[in-house]
Amino acid sequence: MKDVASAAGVALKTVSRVVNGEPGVHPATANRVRAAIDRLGYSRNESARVLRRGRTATVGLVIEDVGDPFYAGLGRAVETVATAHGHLLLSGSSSEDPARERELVLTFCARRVDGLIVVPAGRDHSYLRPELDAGTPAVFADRPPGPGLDVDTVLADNAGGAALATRHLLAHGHTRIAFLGDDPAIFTAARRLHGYRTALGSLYDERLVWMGTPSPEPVRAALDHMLALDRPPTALFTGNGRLTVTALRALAGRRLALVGFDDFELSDLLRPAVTVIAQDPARMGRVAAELLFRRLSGDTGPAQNPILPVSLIPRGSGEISP
Amino acid sequence: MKDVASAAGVALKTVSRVVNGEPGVHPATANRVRAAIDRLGYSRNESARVLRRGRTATVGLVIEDVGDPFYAGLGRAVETVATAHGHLLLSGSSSEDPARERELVLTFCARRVDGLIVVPAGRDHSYLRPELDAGTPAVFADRPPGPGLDVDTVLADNAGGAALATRHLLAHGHTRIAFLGDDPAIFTAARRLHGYRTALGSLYDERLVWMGTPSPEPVRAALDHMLALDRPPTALFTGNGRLTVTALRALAGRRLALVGFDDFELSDLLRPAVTVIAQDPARMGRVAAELLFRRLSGDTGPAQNPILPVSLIPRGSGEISP
DNA sequence: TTGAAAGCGCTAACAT
DNA sequence: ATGTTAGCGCTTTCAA
Repeated sequence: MKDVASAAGVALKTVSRVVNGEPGVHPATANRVRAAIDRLGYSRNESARVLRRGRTATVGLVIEDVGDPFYAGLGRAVETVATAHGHLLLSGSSSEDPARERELVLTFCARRVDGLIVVPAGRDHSYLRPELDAGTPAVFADRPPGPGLDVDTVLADNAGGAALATRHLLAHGHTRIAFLGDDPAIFTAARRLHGYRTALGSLYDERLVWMGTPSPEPVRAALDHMLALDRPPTALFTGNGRLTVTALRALAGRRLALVGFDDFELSDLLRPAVTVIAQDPARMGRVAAELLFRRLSGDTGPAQNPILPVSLIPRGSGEISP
Repeated sequence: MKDVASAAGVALKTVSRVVNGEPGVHPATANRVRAAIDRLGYSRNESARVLRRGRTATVGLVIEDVGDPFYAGLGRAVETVATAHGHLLLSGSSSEDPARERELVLTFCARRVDGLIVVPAGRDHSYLRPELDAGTPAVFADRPPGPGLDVDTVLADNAGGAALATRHLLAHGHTRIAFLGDDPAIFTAARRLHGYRTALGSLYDERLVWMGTPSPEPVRAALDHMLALDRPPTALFTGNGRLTVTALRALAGRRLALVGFDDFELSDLLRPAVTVIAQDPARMGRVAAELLFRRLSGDTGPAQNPILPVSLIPRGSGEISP
């Protein structure tokens, strides 16, 4: 900037004015400055600008896995909103590891992101307290923060969706409905179990419930075990997209009614096509980002906690009779 | 940092030493400083550090769409390598728009990223020249840069993979093999057409080739048109994952042999299961990131241009006879 | 309309 | 082992 100034024969501040489009610069002067900028290939050093202004025009996004379709869709929506507000996106994957989540969040804070959007892996977010007090707003998405943190949170209607799926299978005559869910320590998994259990009422049978990490072998074993019971399940409700796919592979042709939580690409091309409870990851990302930017523009109202609706998409697999 | 220094009764520089783990600080002093840091909840301002040191420990990633599975997988691999090198990832989607690509790259440069990984949307990258000369290395992935830019580039063996697919269908007795490809302005699409055409030799018939944006209606129309020909195709080679899926939907049960470029989730669960030419997006991301970090650690050797192999995965759809 | 000076928070270079 | 000083490149404040 100094070089540009001397090349254009003006003071530093005048270059700064031109670069920032501030008013009160004579058009002729401005043109001279712009010419010098082009000639020298100057571009503003954002680091210095950030240091001086205290705002980075950057948003930090911590999700479970940047490569997972659900979170990738969420991230894309966040990016779109951030771009519209002239902000850049710094993103990282927690890999479902609370320590990594914390590290990412604190690294982002050290870089002075203006705000955070977090899909938490852990249940304790007291480490965020100082950052929040220091004025860095955070919005939680998909899962709530740990106790004691009163921040905006966008959740899907997990329990409602699970109940919807379960009632759908009940309505088609099933009374033995199995549930495969993710680790119950994960918020969404626990809520979905809750919805399933509530909808089932007295038909609930814990032998038809398996929860754990969705790798093929345990899922296959659990299914085999359930199908060997005296009164085996005639229907299956899977608690997330990965489990649906894993179960589909493990089932390999066995005729069981199936409803899965989360929609997935090609669900319509399978035979039978798969009935699902669909969430809208893009909407979740958009809502979270909009809440964040509302905070960034000064909103200090009480924390918002929108619950996003989910919908049942009947495609065939969920409409099979016992 | 100043506050920490006076709280601990030491000079600024001593705090700096402790924070950066520099040697030559008395353990007792260091402990006093650390106590002050904890008490005051101090965390280093990275913006200031960046300004002073000139390195941001940040890598910029420009891809077509953060939400696309192929690029999301590539991005995840880049993130892993960047994290291993203590770097953060700034990422953005170009949406196949050259202007947006340029804007993102230049924004990243203004933020002084240490290096760039770019999946280019445009064919002209002269705008990168000044940045490269200024010492910001760039690695291109999936597609090469425009003319005049001699930078590291990681590509897949597009032509080879297309030829492999075509020969596979020929070997199964097909002589009428159609090709659906992306817009030929896209590098990978052009290379795949080339491989297909080469493998087909004198059997090539331009009436069996359609290239364009893979939205459902045009693809359906093109297929209908081809199937109404005197000598209709008995096999189909689709030039990317989205086209494979689109074609599958348009085909809806018609018995045509099919090989698709790009593997996709659930390809094994369709009936027939889909034979594909598989790329490895994670490997592409990893190789690109490793090339970048080699440059960042001072390698000034000639530009590298690795071609990643692809492989044919026979699953059924490609082994159907005419 | 333009400019001079101070300083954002840190680290490098050079004392002590 | 610890401290002092200068300055990274910009914006803010105040003055001309």
